[in-house]
Amino acid sequence: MLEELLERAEAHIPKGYDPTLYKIRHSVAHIMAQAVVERFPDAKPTIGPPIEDRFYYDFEMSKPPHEDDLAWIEDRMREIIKGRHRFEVREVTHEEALALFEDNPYKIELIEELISQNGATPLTVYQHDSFIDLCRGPHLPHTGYIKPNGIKLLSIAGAYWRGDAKRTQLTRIYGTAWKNRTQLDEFLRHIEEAKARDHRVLGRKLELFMFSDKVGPGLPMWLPAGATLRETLIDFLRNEQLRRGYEHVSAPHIGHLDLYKTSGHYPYYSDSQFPAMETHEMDGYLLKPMNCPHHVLMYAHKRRSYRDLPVKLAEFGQVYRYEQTGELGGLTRVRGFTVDDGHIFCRHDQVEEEIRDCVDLALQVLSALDFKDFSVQLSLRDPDNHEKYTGSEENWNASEEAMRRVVDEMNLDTHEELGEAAFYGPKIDFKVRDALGRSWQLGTVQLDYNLPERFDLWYTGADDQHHRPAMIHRAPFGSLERFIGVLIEHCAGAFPFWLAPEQVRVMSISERFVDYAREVLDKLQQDGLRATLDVRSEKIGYKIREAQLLKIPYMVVIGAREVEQNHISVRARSGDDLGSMSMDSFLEFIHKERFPSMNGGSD
RNA sequence: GCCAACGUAGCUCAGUGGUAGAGCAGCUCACUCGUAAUGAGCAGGUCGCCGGUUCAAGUCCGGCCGUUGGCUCCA
Repeated sequence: MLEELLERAEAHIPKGYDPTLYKIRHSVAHIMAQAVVERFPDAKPTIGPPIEDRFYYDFEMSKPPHEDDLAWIEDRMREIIKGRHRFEVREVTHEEALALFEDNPYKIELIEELISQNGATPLTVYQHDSFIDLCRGPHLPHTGYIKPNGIKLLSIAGAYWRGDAKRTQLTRIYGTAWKNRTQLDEFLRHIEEAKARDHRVLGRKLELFMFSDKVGPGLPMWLPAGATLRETLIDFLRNEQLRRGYEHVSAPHIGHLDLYKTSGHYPYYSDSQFPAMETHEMDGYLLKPMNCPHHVLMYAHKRRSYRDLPVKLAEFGQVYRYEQTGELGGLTRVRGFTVDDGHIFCRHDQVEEEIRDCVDLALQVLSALDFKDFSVQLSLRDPDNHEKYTGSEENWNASEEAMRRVVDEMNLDTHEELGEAAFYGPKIDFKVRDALGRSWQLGTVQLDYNLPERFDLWYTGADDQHHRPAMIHRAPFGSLERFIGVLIEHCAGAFPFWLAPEQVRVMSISERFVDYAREVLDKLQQDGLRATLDVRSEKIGYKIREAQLLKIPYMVVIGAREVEQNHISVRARSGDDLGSMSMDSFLEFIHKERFPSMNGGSD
């Protein structure tokens, strides 16, 4: 019977999670709860699961713990661990459970929910030392399995009960626990290293972008180096889109409120919009939160024949969304950003092929920037809540099927996520992790039967009748800002040569070689390279160090030998001295790096 | 928006009631140098903003602004 209980508990460990670590963290969470309750007798424990690399426990408490409280709790946890207390599991009846936790409304709520879900199945409680908790397990046999120096409390945060902002805000304490001290130190070192590749830190060091209170939170300004990065990425994608039959358009940054009423975006999105501008006209104008309605109007500005389709309109369009203050962060969540937006208007029989092309483009973008570790999410409707979505059942089923077929055919390792679809249609989302392991949605492909309906779009078919086109929204980068933020962390600021804001820096060893250095710079620039000159009267080691910190791909050193042989000396940012060579051999050497690799996607 | 921490020179940070500090960056001068930091000197701050306590506030209290982490990988 005990065996069976333990076996059942083991089944709750998520796949891919080291079972020992899971049990350690789960057990340490209980131990922490015990220490917290000892320190704050009024604290009511709610839930405390292991999560990736760490664990947390949420409490209702009148006063959040202070830093010295955390230190006390951590010390007390080590004491408890040393007590080698057994984790005793036992089954309890519903009545027993309700009685055990009668003074804890959160546990009562959980118990009642479990009863209504699982009916007669008995609940389990785990007890160690003085602490007993409603818990499905699993846990370690006793606290002696935990290394006291393998645990650490990390931070305090507010968290809403059941994630619902309308309910009580609880105090969440995060901690981590590992099999031993070495593993813990490694984890902590990993966090420190991640900070060094944080795009906000690198953005400052490499002078890519800045923020200013005078402009406003979440409104990045691109400095010269960052702007170059942006423009280069835009050129890359624009060329690729031209190859794929897109036409580029451009729309204003504001639009009349009526536009967004027709599109259905207003007022449903009013929370995340900058307030409408007051004008002497009736309803005023809205800072555009998305480009779709503009592109829809451009599609509709003339009669379209079935022969014209697909019509593919693309724009690097600046949009503004009023994200909650607490959500803002660096470039990954901002209030003004550029969507590499594109809208495809096509016949229903073209939908699948067009989706495939969009996915192919998104994959090509990821591949050109060497993103290998991304996940593909197929975002579908919430099956229990179809009212949240617009459009016919028929269209939805067809859309979801079409998308599923595309990812299957393209052999993408995809996970389906219910309830994550847009209100107008299913999506294929590409997600990449940042330096801290947080996952961000970058590229997206979305199918939409709603906007064509709302704007009454049509084309003339072969039968001379009006037909409704389908619409695909897609953005391979997602937003330039977020993409660049994640990209900076991905390559730790060492951008591939074709993308590097500064590709080559020419530096003279002394003032005697300045003229020749200028000549070299001129040739590089004539060849279209982004090159600069450093002829300050500093030692060459100092100049190299600076260029190295800026992660400039190639450094060209000019001294007596080079002038004499009409050569240049080249050093790569990897630290490799590539030796002396002629200008032509250098240009030939870097030729293959000058353009993004085109072997992405399914070509 | 909510919880917590933080906000001092361009950057990284020290300074817990008694006349604002360091390193790096910057500027000036000297050095003319061979692959990750030459030396000396100078300059640089309404201590985020507003108010309060005090003989005295960067430091204590309150409000605001901003930044960072977190806000269902569900017993």
